[in-house]
Amino acid sequence: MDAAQIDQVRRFNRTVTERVGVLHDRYLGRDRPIGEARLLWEIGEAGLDVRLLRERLGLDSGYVSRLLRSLETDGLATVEPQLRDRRVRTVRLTEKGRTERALLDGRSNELASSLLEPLNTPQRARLVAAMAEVDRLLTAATVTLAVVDPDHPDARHCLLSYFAELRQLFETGFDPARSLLPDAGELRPTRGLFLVARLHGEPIGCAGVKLPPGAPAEIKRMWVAPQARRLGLGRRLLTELETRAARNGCDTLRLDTNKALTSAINLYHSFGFQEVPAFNNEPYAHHWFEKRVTAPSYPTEAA
Amino acid sequence: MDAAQIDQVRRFNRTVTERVGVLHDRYLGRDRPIGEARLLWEIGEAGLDVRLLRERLGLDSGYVSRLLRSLETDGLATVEPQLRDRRVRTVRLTEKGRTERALLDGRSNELASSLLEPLNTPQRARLVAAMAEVDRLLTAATVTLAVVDPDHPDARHCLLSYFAELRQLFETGFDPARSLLPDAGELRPTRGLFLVARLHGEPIGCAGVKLPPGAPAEIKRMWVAPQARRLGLGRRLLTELETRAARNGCDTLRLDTNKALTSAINLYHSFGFQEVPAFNNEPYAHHWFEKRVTAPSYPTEAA
DNA sequence: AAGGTTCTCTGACTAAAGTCAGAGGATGGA
DNA sequence: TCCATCCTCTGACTTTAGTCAGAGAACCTT
Repeated sequence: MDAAQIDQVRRFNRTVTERVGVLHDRYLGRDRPIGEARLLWEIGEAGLDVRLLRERLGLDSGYVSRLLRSLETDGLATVEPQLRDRRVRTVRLTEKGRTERALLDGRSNELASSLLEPLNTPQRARLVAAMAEVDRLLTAATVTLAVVDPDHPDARHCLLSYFAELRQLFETGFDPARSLLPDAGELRPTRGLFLVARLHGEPIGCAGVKLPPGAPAEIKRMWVAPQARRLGLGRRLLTELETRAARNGCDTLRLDTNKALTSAINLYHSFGFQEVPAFNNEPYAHHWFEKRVTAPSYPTEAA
Repeated sequence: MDAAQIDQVRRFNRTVTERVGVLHDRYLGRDRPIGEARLLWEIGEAGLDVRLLRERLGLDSGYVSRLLRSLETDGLATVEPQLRDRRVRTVRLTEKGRTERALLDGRSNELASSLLEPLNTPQRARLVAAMAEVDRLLTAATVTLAVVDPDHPDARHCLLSYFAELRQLFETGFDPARSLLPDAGELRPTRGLFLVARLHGEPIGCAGVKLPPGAPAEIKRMWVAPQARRLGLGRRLLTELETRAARNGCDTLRLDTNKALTSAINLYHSFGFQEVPAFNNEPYAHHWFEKRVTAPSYPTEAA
């Protein structure tokens, strides 16, 4: 990797941790240990099951229990057994707890303001824009791709969201039963594979490919969650599928798509797909694409 | 301040501390407590006086002493009295210490790489560019302005650097004695004032203004250190002087400058100065500028 | 109804990261 | 020379932020 880029990233890390870190301590770390503050924050207005809380913060159960006890004795939260399963307990903020949380929220705002405050208007606009870009790209870099079984809950979640979206977008609606959907077996190794993209453990996109021996590979069910768009994830999924297909000896990729999916169509074009005549009779398709795959000699782009 | 901007800053803080923080721990926090690692880092290749070390890291003397003892017993550093003042002690890394430090350095590089790794080439370029912008503007926001006496060591440091630079830049060289420099008294309240800009405590720029009662204020000795340019600091100094002059009842600003100082001339133009005929016989000046100052009703731009 | 599992809690620890109050040697100035 | 000051170190504490090993209640399956 480019050494100048690495230097810049390190300089960025230094400046940001120093500046944001110092201010963070000054504003937020005033009167309450960070552990408690994080809890207070994560519990939220609505309350939360203790085990969820533990999972989200990645903390030991004993430790969380003690922190909760401390919030309780300070009168900031109440912990009560859940109704349906009395092993699980639910934390809720008291009125006082909500006030305390609002205070933290205010401090976070002060912190943000104090970063912008010494700058003039155009500088502020530029800083905020650059922060948005960093935020977006770091988020993109946090997304992980994994091969999963098409019956995995995360895969199902993506597919259901995908179908729901197609139903909305297609002029004719969408009925999975009428479409040429591969059965799950075709997207399982060795007949194919299915990728799920995750952000912080949440599934936010998917793509499958059928790998019939001696025939073109066919990309199916590519979807990216609305909140995860514009992160280059579609391209990343395609790259990963192409690499894996090529590794499997495949030399041609195919796919079909509906005219309503304009941004997908743009992606296929810019990714090197050429429009070709219909190669199947998928009732929902208006466009058919094909791409010759080069030899699988280039490096994989991450997992 | 704009609420959308504040939201973006907070989102940025969250993403960055999460992503960089998690990786930071994973890469750097492996085998050595952070305290020791910070020391190891800060001591540097050349060695350092203990009190400087303490000052830079902002740590208690007892604590640093203990950390040093621990580095010594691990054979990573040696602590010896300074020659000229045997109260002061100097830390130096041993060979082993230097190796350990290089290891930390390598880890920092890995950390930076791992942030870029999942991205494709154009995304990397965009992320690095945005990081550079954030870095630059956060640095700009960290600069503080303070009114100091022109005899203060930081002021003198700036002035000496300023003269040295003029000597280099002016075709004719520069001899302070030949120039119409105000004596220090004219840049002291209430006859005027002198600002020093500092970054992490280091003086990196200055500007003075004479405030003769009933006459135009005159800006003098504006300088920004080479490493602190392109941060909008010149403009910030001018804004601050203008505000203070206006608060002092002054309605016109004046200044003279040399033709070699092209970026300063551009700044004066874009800041609303108009070129006017010579109003003094400064031997080193080629351009004279004037600006009408509006009423002092607008908000101050920070300190 | 029994036995295994899940969830939370308590007790007993540990390590890190400091803080505070001197002690004691070295130095500088009167 | 003597005294105040500077710099570093030591001893005695404290607070955070955990970890680990059960105990005990609730639940689920068979």
